[in-house]
Amino acid sequence: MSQRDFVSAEEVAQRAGVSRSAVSRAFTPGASVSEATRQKVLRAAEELGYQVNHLARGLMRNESGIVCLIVSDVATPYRSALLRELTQQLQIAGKVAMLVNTDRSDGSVDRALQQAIRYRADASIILSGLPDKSITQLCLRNGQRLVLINRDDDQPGPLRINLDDHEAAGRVVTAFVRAGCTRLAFANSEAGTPSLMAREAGFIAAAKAHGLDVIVERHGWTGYEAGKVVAQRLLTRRERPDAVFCATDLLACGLMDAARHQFSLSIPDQLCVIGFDDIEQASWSSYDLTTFAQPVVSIARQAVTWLVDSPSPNRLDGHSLKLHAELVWRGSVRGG
Amino acid sequence: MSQRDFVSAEEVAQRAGVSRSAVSRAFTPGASVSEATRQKVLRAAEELGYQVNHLARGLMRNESGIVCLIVSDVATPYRSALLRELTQQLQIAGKVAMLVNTDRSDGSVDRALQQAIRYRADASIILSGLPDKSITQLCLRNGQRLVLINRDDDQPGPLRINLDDHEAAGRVVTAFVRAGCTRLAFANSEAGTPSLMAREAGFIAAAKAHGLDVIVERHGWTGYEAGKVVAQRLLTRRERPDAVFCATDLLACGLMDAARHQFSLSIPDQLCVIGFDDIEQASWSSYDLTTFAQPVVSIARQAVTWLVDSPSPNRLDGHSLKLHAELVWRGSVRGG
DNA sequence: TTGTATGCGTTATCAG
DNA sequence: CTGATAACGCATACAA
Repeated sequence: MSQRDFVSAEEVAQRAGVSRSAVSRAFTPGASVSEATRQKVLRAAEELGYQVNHLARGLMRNESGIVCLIVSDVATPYRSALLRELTQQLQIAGKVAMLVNTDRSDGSVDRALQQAIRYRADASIILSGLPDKSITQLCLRNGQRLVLINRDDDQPGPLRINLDDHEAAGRVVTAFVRAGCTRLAFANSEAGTPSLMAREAGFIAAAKAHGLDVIVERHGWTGYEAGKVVAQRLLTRRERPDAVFCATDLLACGLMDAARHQFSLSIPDQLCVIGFDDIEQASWSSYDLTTFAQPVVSIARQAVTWLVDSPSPNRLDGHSLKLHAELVWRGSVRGG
Repeated sequence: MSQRDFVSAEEVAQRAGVSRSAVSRAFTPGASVSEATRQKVLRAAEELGYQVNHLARGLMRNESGIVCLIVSDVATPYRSALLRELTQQLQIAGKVAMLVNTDRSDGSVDRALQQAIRYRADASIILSGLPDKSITQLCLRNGQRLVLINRDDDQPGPLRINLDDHEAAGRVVTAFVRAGCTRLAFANSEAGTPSLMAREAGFIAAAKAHGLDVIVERHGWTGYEAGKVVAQRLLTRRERPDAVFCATDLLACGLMDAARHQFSLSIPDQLCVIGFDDIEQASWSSYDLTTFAQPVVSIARQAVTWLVDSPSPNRLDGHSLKLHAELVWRGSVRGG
């Protein structure tokens, strides 16, 4: 171990010729310090390279300033975009983000939340998976705020931010019908998360209202490769679909690539495609994909402001938020 | 503020019928506790939902377990892939990642490092920007380890992990020449980071050795759009290049899309392209891009093991590491 | 092996 | 407005 010799408030106090409480006050916004001593302290701190020890401060204040971000598949376009927005907003709000990676293994999210508790995180934002009810209660009981994004859980306490997946899927049918499509398909993964399944259910329901059937194919874990596999299955059918709604842009990219390069299909002439997420690649001219935009900035803002404003001192009941997914028209559907 | 009422070691001790130090020891690997009391403590802790307070532990041990990741453009494919790998490895090593977003503004990295100091991070890993020398010294002086990835700085102290950019660029020329290309071009951004410039310099030098000139175009900040702009400039020249080395895969994607969809060029028949990073999209069949793989896993492993193994108790001189970037052959160059 | 006492760097409380 | 003092929750040196 190295010479851990961080400079403490004590040393700053000595150099500035004041008491250590004066130093503390100088770094506490809204504390009662005369401007004169404040300046003395600040200068001494500057010279010594003093930085307030947030570990100790958190211990005292019962407020660490840490917000834990629990997420799997960080390297995925949509996830990383949301991550960027969240960290950004948190920083602006004076919080700091702690990133915990989860995998699909059992209890992975629970372990992440334990880590959050150990560091006395003021809040945890869960982007993937779903925690066990008991540990959720543990967090809540300890005054740790919880935000579930696109998790569609119904336990009370956490703030739950969701999209209007079901309704959005309905608008896809309208678009496809207007484009003259009649053989509809839905491309999904086997992840089976609530939002994914809501898109599927909404699509099927709306199609049925139009008197149309939907071919559903599911494969893998919502990635590009899965899209290729699904395309393989869908496009080799005797009754080849002329419109595919993909649960995810990543799936759509894989499907489009397979459709074009393996099946020599022209999009949107022979096949219309709509995705979901509006990842950056959706706007690349190789895809030019019509898709739903995840409102990442407003998701992040809602989450962060709720965390910071700590509105309910006694009863910390989060509410459920349903955000709107806007359809971004591009070239993968006829007659936009 | 809510009822912050985390359960403490004291309560666990009472319930288990032991002293509070026994509790502490039960949670300290390698402490001298009888298996009997350890079990008693663990059970009591389980029942109460006790989690060690890492804020307090960090205060005592002078070791927070926090590693600060300083990065801009988190949502970028290469960055997010590296981020995923780093967080993963850190977790395995028993550390936790603190994510600080930087922008291109002045002093952004310095502020991030201050945050790292405030939370007494055991180490900071810098993926973007370059800190001021004074603050670097401050970190080092405080025993905070520093890792610079692809920053190519020469100040002693931090561990510096770099790629063999210059040599790699040389191999590009070989590949292009073998493909029968004669009009070489280099697509770069205006970011001007050392690794980007090394690729440019290495390419030009190797080309000159073959008696070939290089057309260089730079624009924007290393993204897809910048690639499109550069393509515009490059492909409207009277002497149109027949081979382009792009400093980044993102640039390459933009350039390829422009080449194909705006200039109707066939790749690799009329234009050979090589990129750098091997982002996921490079393998998508719309691009099928020959490129250099960033050894993200070994970068992460090198960084993390160095941080954890704390090899030099007194003199914490990091060394410089030069990793190899392997060329991944795909279809964007003739005669792979 | 166990318990007791002390200190880590802060902030909050209370006199002055 | 300022300084002394008591927590915060934990780990460790020391004594038993």
